[in-house]
Amino acid sequence: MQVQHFHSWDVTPKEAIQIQQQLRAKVIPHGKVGTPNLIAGADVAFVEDIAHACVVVLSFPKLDVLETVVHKAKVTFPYIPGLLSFRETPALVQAFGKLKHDPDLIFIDGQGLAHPRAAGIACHIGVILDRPTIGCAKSLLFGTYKEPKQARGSVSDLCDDGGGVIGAVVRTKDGVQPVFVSIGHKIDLAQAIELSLACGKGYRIAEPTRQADILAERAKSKGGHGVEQGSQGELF
DNA sequence: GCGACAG
DNA sequence: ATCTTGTCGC
Repeated sequence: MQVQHFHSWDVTPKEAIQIQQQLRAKVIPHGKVGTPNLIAGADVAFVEDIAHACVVVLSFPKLDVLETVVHKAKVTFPYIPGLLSFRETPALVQAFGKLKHDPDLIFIDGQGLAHPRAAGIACHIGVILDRPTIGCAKSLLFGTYKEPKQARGSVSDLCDDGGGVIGAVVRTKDGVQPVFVSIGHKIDLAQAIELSLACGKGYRIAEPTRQADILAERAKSKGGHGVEQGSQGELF
């Protein structure tokens, strides 16, 4: 699929925060996705400073894997809570660029609007690829919530300090830790929650992300050692 | 100052 | 994220 960069990835943490504040205005926090035909999932595995960025495309609603791509790249930006996007997105967009299919929706392993600056990695990737995106994280970064009921399908609001709803805490499987769902780009929260549950295969993690996770784990151990090359994009 | 903190 | 053994429950 075609990829358009909006800024350089060679930035300092301070500059990264500035970029997120601008990104915030580019995010479209609503919209409906008709029944999707193709759904992508993305994940990154690391071997020291080498990222193995993986993207998988599944059919919907069958959830069969139709395509997988891997892009290896050296990473320099460190992991800093709130700035995860600057560590994982560069390699991921290169991987998305190798995709033959054009997904109707993308699941990202991380937060979307449920972020201190309302600009999590799901928003960032959604804006760059101009595709509906859902942030589906395994743990909390920002916000408060009340524990959802134990039954699969139970949902509770994730709120910011002012009480505004920034996402949802979703129980995707009976009695197991919930996942944190938030808007990434061009989709409303209600449908993000709906699709997160519709993409479940009996596991806590939605199938698109779970398959990307499996691919990343394999790429990390069975993958070669060379590092691929790719443009880092242009400046603003 | 202290505690929290996606992957 | 990654490291790393056993253990609880369906």
